[in-house]
Order: sequence, then C-alpha cells, then structure tokens
Amino acid sequence: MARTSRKAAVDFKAAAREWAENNKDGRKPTIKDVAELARVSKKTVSRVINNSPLVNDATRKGIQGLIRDIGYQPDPLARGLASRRSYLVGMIYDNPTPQYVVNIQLGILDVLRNTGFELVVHPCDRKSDTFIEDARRFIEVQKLFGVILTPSVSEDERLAEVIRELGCAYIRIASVALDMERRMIVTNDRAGSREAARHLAKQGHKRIAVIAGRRSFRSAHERRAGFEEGLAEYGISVPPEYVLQGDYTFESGLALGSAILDLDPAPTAVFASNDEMAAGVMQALHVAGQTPPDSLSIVGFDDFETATRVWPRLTTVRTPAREIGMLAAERLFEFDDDSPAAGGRNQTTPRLIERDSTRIPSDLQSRPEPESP
Amino acid sequence: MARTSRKAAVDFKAAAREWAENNKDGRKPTIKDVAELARVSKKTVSRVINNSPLVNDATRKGIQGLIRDIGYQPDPLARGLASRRSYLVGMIYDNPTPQYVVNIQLGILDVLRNTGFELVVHPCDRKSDTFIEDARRFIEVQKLFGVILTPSVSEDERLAEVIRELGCAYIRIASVALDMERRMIVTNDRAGSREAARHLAKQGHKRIAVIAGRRSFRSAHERRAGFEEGLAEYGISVPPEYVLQGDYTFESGLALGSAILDLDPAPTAVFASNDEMAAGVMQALHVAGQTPPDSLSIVGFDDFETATRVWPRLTTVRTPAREIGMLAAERLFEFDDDSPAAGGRNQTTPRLIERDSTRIPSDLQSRPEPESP
DNA sequence: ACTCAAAATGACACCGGTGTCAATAAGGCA
DNA sequence: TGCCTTATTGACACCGGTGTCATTTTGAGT
Repeated sequence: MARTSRKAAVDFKAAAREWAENNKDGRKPTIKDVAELARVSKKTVSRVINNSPLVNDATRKGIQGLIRDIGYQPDPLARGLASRRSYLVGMIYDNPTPQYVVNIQLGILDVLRNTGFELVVHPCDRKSDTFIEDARRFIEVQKLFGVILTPSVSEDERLAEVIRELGCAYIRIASVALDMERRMIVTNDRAGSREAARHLAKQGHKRIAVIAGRRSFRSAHERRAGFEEGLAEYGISVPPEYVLQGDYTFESGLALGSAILDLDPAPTAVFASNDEMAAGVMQALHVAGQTPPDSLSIVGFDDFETATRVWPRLTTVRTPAREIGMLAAERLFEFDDDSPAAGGRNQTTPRLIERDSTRIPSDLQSRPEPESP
Repeated sequence: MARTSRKAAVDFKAAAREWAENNKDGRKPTIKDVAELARVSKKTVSRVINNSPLVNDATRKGIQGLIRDIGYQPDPLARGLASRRSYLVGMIYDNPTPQYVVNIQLGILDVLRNTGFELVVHPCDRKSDTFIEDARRFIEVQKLFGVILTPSVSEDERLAEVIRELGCAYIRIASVALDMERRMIVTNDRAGSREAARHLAKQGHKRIAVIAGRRSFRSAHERRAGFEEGLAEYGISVPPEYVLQGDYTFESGLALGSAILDLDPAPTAVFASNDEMAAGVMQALHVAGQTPPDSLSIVGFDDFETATRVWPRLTTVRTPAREIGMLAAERLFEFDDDSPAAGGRNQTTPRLIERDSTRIPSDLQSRPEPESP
C-alpha cells in the first residue's frame, strides 16, 4: 500500500461521507470544515487551494478529492481580504460602441469562465477631470486583481502610470505598442487599412478620399497611415483636399459623405476609418439619390454588425474584438510571469472582408488594371 | 457653546491634521484609524458608515467630516466578509444583442456610480443544462448584493426561484409582469406594437404581414399580440399566411423578407418584431431590386442603432434600454423596503419613432383614409 | 436628588481566509 | 547511528470590517 503521509492515513472518502451526514442543514463548508475532516490545518488546505508546491502529493490529492466531494468553494471575499487582492478583473473603457464593448467583454469572459474570477465593468470619461482619480479609487478600493484597458483610455499614459503605482496587473489594448510588449494587445490597424488600400488600388481606383477618425485616437493615425502606405505601393497618393476629418461617429460620416459629393474632381472611392462613418457616407449617398457603389466605392473598418446591415453591404476590415478580449485576459494572468515560456500571442491582424460596397470605378470600362507593386 | 457629546469634545479637524502629519508614508486609513482619531470605538464608526440611526448627531457629523478629510473608504471585501453580502450587483443576461446589453449596463452604472457598488456581468446560456447551477454559484459564492435579470433569462422561473431561495435581491426586466410588481421592470411591448399597428393602419395599409420573434421569448408574444390588437381597432386582421415565424435574427429577417415577396396577394406593409429582422427584410427587398417603402412599408421594434443606419431609416418602436437599466438598479436598492413610499416607477412604455420606412400604400392615390377607431 | 426607560457607545468574538515563522518529519551522508 | 538539509505541516496573529450584547449616559418624570 502506497504511503500517503507520515501520520495515520486519513480516509478522505469516509470524511466526505461524514460531512454529508452531519450537514443535513446544508451549511456551506468553509476551509475549517475541510481541514477538520482531512485532519490537517487550515493552512495546508489553503496551500492546496492555491496550488502551493509545498504540499505532499498524497495529501494534496486527498484534500482535492475531499473538496470536490463536499463541494467546498473558497470565499473570494475572505481570500481577498487576507491577501489584499480580490478575484475581480476590471474592464475600463470609454468608447461605448456597443459592438466593441460587448465583444471584448465576451472574449474576456470566455477566458474567465470557471476560473473563479469575475469581470467588473467600469466605463469612464476621459474628458472628466476626475476620471483618473475615479479609476484609481476603483482599482485600489476593490483591490482588483487586474484591469484591461480598451481604446481610447488605454492610450492614456497618466492612467497607466497610476495603475503601475498601485502595483496592479494590467493589459492595454491599442493599435500600437505603447508599453512593454507583455502589457499590450496590439491590433495591427495599420496592416488592416493597408489591405483596404490595396483592395481599392487593385480595383483600379486612383482618386480616393479618406475620412479620418478622431484625432485624439491613435487608431485614427494608424488607420490613415496604413491606408496611405497601401496606396503608395501602387503609386497613389491622397491629396490634402481628399482627406476629411471625421470623429468616428455616424453623424460625422453622414456630413462628410455629402461633402465628398461636392469634391471636384470627384473621388471614385472613399476609405472611412470605421464602419459607423462608412455607414454615414453611404446614407449620404442614398439621400442624394445615388446608389453606391456605382459612383463611389466605400470601405470601412471594424466589421461590426452595421457593416452587414446596410445596403450595399460594406467591404470592411475586420477587427476580431472577441478574440482580442480573450488574448487580453490570457495575458493578464501571465502578468507576473517572467519566464520566457510565458507571453503568448499579443498581436492580432485585422483582415479585409470583401462585400458589396466596392467595385471597379465606373470610368474604367471592362476590367481593372491590376498594376501590382 | 453647543454640547456635542458627553465626553470631552474631540476636535475632529485637529484629528484630521494629526493624521496627515503622521501618515507620511501614505497608508490608507482603516476603520481603526478613524476610530482612534475620533476617540470612539470601531463600532461607532461602523455605525456612521452604515447610516445607523443609533448615533448621536454631533458624533456622526464629526466622524463624517473626519472620514472625508482623511479620505477613508471602507474596504468592500472586509465589509462583505463580515456582513455576508458583497457590494457587487450582478447582471445576468443571455441575449447578447450588443445594443441592448451595453445600454442596460450603462443605465445600471448610471445609478451605481458613487454608491460603492460595482457591476459584475454574467452572460449565460439558457440551453446549457448547468446554467442555473452556474448562476447559483455565481450569486452564492460572490455573495451578491443583488442581481438584475434581462430578457430572456429573466423569464426563467426556475432561476428566479433559486435566487429567491438564496435570499438575494433581484429585479427582472421583461415585457410582462412575471413576478411581484416590485421585483419587475416591465417594458410595455404590447403598447408599443399597438402604436406601430395604428401607425400603419392610419396610413391606410390593409394587407399587413407580421414577422414574429422567437417563440420562447415572451416579448415575441407581446409584440405580436399588441400589434394585432392595434390593427383590430381599425378592423384589420392578419390572416395566418401573413404571419411568418422569425427568431429575432437578422438572418431570419432576410430569409423571411424574400418569403414575403412571394406572398399573393402581396402585403403592403410588414411589422418585424425587432429591428434586426426588419433590417433583414429591408435587405431582402434591396436584393430583389426593390426600393422600400415603395411597395412595402416596414416597421421594426427596439430602435437600436441599426434602425438609423439602414436606408431608408427604419420606422420603429423605441425601447429605452438605458432608462430600463436605471430603473432596474433603482428598484434593486429598494428591494427590502416595504414602506408604501418605496416602489418608484417600474414600467416603461416604448414609443413609436416615425422615420422613412413606412408610407401610404402605393395603391392609395393621394391621401390615406384615417378611419379613426 | 432619585428612578428608570431610552439613547449612545463600547468590548469582544467572529467572518473565512492568508502570511510568517516555528516545529516536525524524512532522506542523504559521514 | 548521528547530523544536517530539505520537505511538510501547523500555530497563531491578522486582514478590516460587522453582530451581539453589555455598559454607560442622558433626560424625563416624581
């Protein structure tokens, strides 16, 4: 018979039965109950719960079985109080685009499921002069295990600094590396819009307008820069009068859409830095009685639901929001892990989804001129 | 000089200064610190924090000032551990429509802000056979202060029963009263779709199709019933072959949209039970080369973003999701309050938003026949 | 001044875990 | 076999609040 421990071996199965019998009133077991049934100290049970290597294997197995049998679950509040760190992960966001927020949340939750960690959502307003203090209090008071920052708060260096000061784990989701690699999930927006540009260029477009995103968002620069890079590969450049300043809202897209109609010479295509604005310019065309993409091809960015709801369906660049959420959560749990083994993927590359809002420019008769770079 | 307390009066301002001086290392104050500075017991401070009426007014004022001055914040984990109830509110949802989820969340958070409570999101899958157990564990282990249930899990009676057993506060958001009034936020979907019906009837439509929502959702029945009620006021009824069974998805709307085109005689209008399906129908028309609302008027339900992104913009019924979230959170905090004074509003009535997807049926020449009921 | 109920406050254990450090057991080696 | 290092375990205080119940004050009434 295998030796289990130097003390008289405890019959863990019997202990579980004992609990079942003596607990007719359905009290939830605590660590003390487990310890007594297993005839060990609370501390040993605690070690098992926390996967401490300082436990004899046989002891561990037995206690784990017992825990399973009687359905013990450590109290996160007590654990949090004692260890000064809760079992909560915060998601701090300021861009309330529903598609984005929800998908990131779902991605994070995919990873959190069954880990005992829970997700606490915390919207904020960067324009508020107390938002940093609010976030600090949130993190400090709740003793968050970690936080995930999404654009555009994720770009706030002061906030990041505060979080670092607090010693809290964090992951920043952004379109460019703003921090140590292991603390970032970067969505390669630049590569994505490069694809968008190539797509239009291949179709033969030459006169292409760009609707830029809100200046204060890094993604706005990345998307625009990537797009111009892509066009440059085909020797195309965007003249200043062809770049319009939007702010990522549908309304700005709508307004700028009609502005585009007044451009002379008229562009044959437009790249809107997100789907909302793309939908806006599409609507502007409809209002003007046009039927895209006949006179104007449109490409968006994000591939949120809107892209497939509008008509014609939007050719756009897909940002895998849910996957991004998952990656962020995964990396968050590796935050303190310095081993070279750690550090999984922390980049996602958006990809072009071709739909119906782009086509060969009307001034080209039959086929495009695919002048490959 | 006003008497403040029977003991030698404590100078709370001086106490605050004392703290500032002796705490160069920036330790966060605990209840013990406050108690010592105020020369009272921890318990008294605790009473002040919890607004217990058992504290002398002068004492209370002083301690409150002190708390403010030194920036004391009670530790939610310790409070939760001791009182067996955390400062977390859970939102349990299964309908991941981003618009809905985010707006409800924002509404709840509007109310939670600065209360010390935080929102924990918990999506679930009603089809999973463990979702009830999962939810139970979630609530029990986290010792949630309360939960807010949104459709359609909110309709699950077994879940509600489990929550009741746990003694947890809860509010159910649904389209009909499934529970005690004070535990419900009901969105009067029936009244909303009645409006939609009246609108079409007033425009002169007679042959009107209906796309029903997912059968297992109460809202599907309410919306359909309300719509038929509204039509009935104008002596219109919907023949069986005009009601199509959808499932609230865009895809079902798309499929059913082309089905509608095959109907003979063709309806002049269709009521889709939500915007997603309405958008689907609209897209089906576009695919078929039609231009709504020329041959077919469309009205949706929800007024999510999609409604204004499609072309023509959707006439629809607005459900004030954010407001619903706020109401739910407000009622949640009154859960145990039996006073008749308690119990604020717990109903919201959607209202019709007229846009561009409905018009006088083409077979009527100039003006509608507004046969008021 | 004395009595007593009501008002205000405090003492102390406890919530359910973890951190620290000491104590004990086991295995390797001279 | 005795000594020393390593592996395992436990004792106990403590995290920062709240619940219970006793104790002290206070103010009205006589």
